[in-house]
Amino acid sequence: MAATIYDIAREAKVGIGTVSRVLNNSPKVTQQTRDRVISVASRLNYQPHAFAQALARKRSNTLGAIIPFFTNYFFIEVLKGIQDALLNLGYDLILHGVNHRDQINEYIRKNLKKGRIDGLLFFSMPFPDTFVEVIKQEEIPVIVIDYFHPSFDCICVKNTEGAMVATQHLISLGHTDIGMINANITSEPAKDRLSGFKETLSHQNLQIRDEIIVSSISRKQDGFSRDSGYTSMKEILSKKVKLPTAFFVSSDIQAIGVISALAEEGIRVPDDVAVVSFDDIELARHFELTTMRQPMYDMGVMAVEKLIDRIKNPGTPPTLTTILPKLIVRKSCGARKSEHAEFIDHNTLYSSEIEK
Amino acid sequence: MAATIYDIAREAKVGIGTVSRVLNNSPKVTQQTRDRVISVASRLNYQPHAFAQALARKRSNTLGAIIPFFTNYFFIEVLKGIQDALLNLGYDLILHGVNHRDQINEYIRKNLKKGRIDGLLFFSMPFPDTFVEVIKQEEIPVIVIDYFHPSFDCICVKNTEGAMVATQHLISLGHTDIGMINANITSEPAKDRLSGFKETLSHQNLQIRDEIIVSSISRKQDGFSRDSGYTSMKEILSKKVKLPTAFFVSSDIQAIGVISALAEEGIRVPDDVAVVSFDDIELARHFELTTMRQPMYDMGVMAVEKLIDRIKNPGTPPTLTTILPKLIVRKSCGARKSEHAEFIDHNTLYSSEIEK
DNA sequence: ACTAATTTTGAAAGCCCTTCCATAGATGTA
DNA sequence: TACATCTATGGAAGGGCTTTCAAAATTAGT
Repeated sequence: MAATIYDIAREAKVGIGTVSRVLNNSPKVTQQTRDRVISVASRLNYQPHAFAQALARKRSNTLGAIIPFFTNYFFIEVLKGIQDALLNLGYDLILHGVNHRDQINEYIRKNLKKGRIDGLLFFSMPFPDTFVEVIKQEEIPVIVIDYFHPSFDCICVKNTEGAMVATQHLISLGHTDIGMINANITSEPAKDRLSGFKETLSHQNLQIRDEIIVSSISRKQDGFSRDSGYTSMKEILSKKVKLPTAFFVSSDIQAIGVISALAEEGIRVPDDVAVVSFDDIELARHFELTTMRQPMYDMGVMAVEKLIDRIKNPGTPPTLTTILPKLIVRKSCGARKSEHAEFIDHNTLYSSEIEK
Repeated sequence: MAATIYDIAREAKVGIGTVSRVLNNSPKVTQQTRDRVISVASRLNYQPHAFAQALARKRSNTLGAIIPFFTNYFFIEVLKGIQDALLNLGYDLILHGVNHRDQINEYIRKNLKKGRIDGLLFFSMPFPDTFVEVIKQEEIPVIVIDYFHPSFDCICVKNTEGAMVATQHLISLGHTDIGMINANITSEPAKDRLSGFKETLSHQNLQIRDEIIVSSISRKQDGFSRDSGYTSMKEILSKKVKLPTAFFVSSDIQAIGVISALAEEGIRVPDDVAVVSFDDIELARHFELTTMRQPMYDMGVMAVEKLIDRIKNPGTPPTLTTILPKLIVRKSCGARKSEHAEFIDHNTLYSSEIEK
């Protein structure tokens, strides 16, 4: 039914090789022949058969992405960036949303063999070591985003440093008693944010009160959710311990839950408790959250660019791109009361920068 | 590098046909041969080449999805449903996120030819009539979700009826002066929700005040966004007209913007103004929004199931599955003050039902 | 005008599978 | 034992493309 190059060749009275060359913009075709082929092709409404091309070319113009789906808002933004970047490049994206960690292996295995996908984007999860060897053998380009792995190109957010900036910001506002609401500690970003938080406190000789530091413990989810924030805060409240004057929360969406739990006890943010969180999702603006912005959309774009780059230049040693999240000061930290949110770049440390 | 069936055949001392049969679970192979082939295959770490399979089988075990990406929250949920449904079926998903309407045609054209994808999920946008003929000729199964097209299987939310239920709910709470904040009127759901709203008012002999009915007018976006809700409400407030006692808002995310705009003028929800919206995204619970729930996740699952069904049974006439959204009563409508949200099924009309 | 160098062209080979068809082998029947 | 019937198996064909290679056509050179 669908037209093939053979149909075009017949109608245009040329060989299939010539048709192929025209369609692939090979220079060695006369303008005359080219025009004839093109006109026949468009008359027949020809579309190349992607799979046949992939088979013959040994590459598919398709990228794979393995993304944890359970962490909504962050990935949507990243995905947008990926999509936009891909659009201009003519690559397709096969999306593998991971709900349970067990699925990772299966997806990787699926994507493994050369020719199937030209490259893999791997997000926010520990890359299974079992596959590192095979990936290298098969020479499949991989970019790991939001996680570090020494064997691959990585795009990492400086979570520890981000947490430090956030905590330091609270301290500089005069807070000396600060708690933290964290996501699931099995997640690397959560781990790093916690350590950045603690380190800053000890560095400033402030007390670390474990009873006001709570990590999510859900097994199925990574804890970057409103419910997780809400529950964690409730847990602290139920302990009846002395509340700190400020909380560092490991994500905006959790902060929304935290604020909600506090509100139910009549505790206002920022009047009674200051809050600084992480991510800067769209809603953060609405909630006037002071937060550490991760350039999510840009990370998506960057990931694609890096992957394409890696596809074109295999063999060079893996690179690490780190992104320092940027402090966005709004009202939840109590630093400003004005209606409209603004950035305050206290100094260079606070500004986002990309290191190669 | 990667092992092929020829490698397996050689090592197992059988023909390629037999290898293929084993791998495809054809019954006509001795257990003995089967075991031998399987053991060699797993020793060589064999993975079938998806594209070669697709080429030979004339189907790809891949589905395409064309989704407007600009409308976040709704589609994330739907996507989750799709992913989960797909996982068990062994299909891959190629995702095409549409940012501008112009991209639709390109994506469809890409997906068009038989063999490339086994079926197409098309979301929430008018299906371009230019392609209807070709799709039929090529016999590509298509499911249209959240939009109606007579030529394809459709899964539609009863927007008009949903709006009626929402409006009726406000009326039954005693409101007689009701406004509406709508998304972009170029979107079909927005159109339908508006007409359901108006119809209910006239049916109840209530006044329709055009100055308190605002639709988003952004050209680039569909208006289902927080900003859109915020701006629309601001617009009404700036007109200095008499505010109604209640608003029907065409989506939760807009409602959040609406509430925000109202709050800036010291107008409280639901105390001063009642709000009922549409969707029931995750955040609706947090905001205590009374809303018309669309079973987004289920719609994703359903879409996949319907598509698979259509792939297996081509030729049968297109079906229409309609979903009546369900009223979820929380606090924003002023009907209840309690802490915890609950459903109230006033009567059967209010409950979600699926008609075939 | 005739040969050499160059460019353009046609068609075969190959990518990795599935499927069909013919053959070899096994089983059953008289 | 001989013959028909079935079943398991090997391998060719085919799917639609790219790419290579050799042949044909063109251009240049003398």
